[in-house]
Amino acid sequence: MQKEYILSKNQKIIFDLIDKSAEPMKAYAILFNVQKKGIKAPLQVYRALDKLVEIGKIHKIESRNAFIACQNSSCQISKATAFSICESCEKVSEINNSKLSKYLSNFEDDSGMRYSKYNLEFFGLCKKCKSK
Amino acid sequence: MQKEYILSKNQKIIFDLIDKSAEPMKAYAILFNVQKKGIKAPLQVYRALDKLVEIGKIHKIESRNAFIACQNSSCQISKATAFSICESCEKVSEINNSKLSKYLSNFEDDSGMRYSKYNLEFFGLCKKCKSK
DNA sequence: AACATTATGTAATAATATAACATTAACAAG
DNA sequence: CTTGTTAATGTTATATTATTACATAATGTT
Repeated sequence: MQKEYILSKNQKIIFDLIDKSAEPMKAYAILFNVQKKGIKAPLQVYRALDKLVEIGKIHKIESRNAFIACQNSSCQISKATAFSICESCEKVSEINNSKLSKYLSNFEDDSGMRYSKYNLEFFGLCKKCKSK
Repeated sequence: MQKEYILSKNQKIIFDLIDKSAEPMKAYAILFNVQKKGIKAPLQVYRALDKLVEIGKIHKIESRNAFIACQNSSCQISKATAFSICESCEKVSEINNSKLSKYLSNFEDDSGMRYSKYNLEFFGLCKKCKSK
């Protein structure tokens, strides 16, 4: 389970926005949305995003420079993330598959090295887009 | 095996530079390096990078916005990439592990969906940095 | 030769992210 | 209950990464 963490004012505003969004949100889209709440500068957004990523409330989709709320209550604090990304409609879902996460968390490379963290992004066409 | 592909002038200049580099290179570092060869504008670099990524000669390390030459002669044209990244010295290596690539290429999510492409980035400390 | 495709050149600008500095809030230790 | 510490905020400026738009040249195909 995620450790409870009390969000600060800006962190809460920004998390709530991302959490309500159906799609991943980009930093400047977030900025635009929260300006009416008094968050005026990019840095305020990026600082909140950094913290939210750090505590595992959100994840960054690296290939898209966008952020989504964690959908996975047992997420290992952003240390082990996997996403499916539709290359047509850009829908992103967090993959919550214990076999996959076990496999990757225990993965050793050919030199025997283990890793403390990973991020995996799968690409393809979602059901909707495939049937079009 | 990678399909042979004749690189254009700019593509070749930029590929050679990346290929010789020990570390992943960022676009503007590349630009700086190739200015003496007549490549003056960011777009010239990005166009070459796009093409090189498309044909699998280089890969983008998404979490670092940087590019490395493909180390894997049997790489499936950039459709299936895995990297290890040292969070201390930023050394990046391409992981060439057939069990891993088989596992991920055949992965089905819980809805049964298959993916045509993936990118995986592992993070940790490399041997050198661990022993420090 | 005509056409299509790919690559190039150039300028401007958009989008993403951080540095530097000052201030305030939250919280633990004595 | 105040001192010291850490985390969060506010603000300005700037650095970094990437694309749009438009014009031209090179290459490959029929």
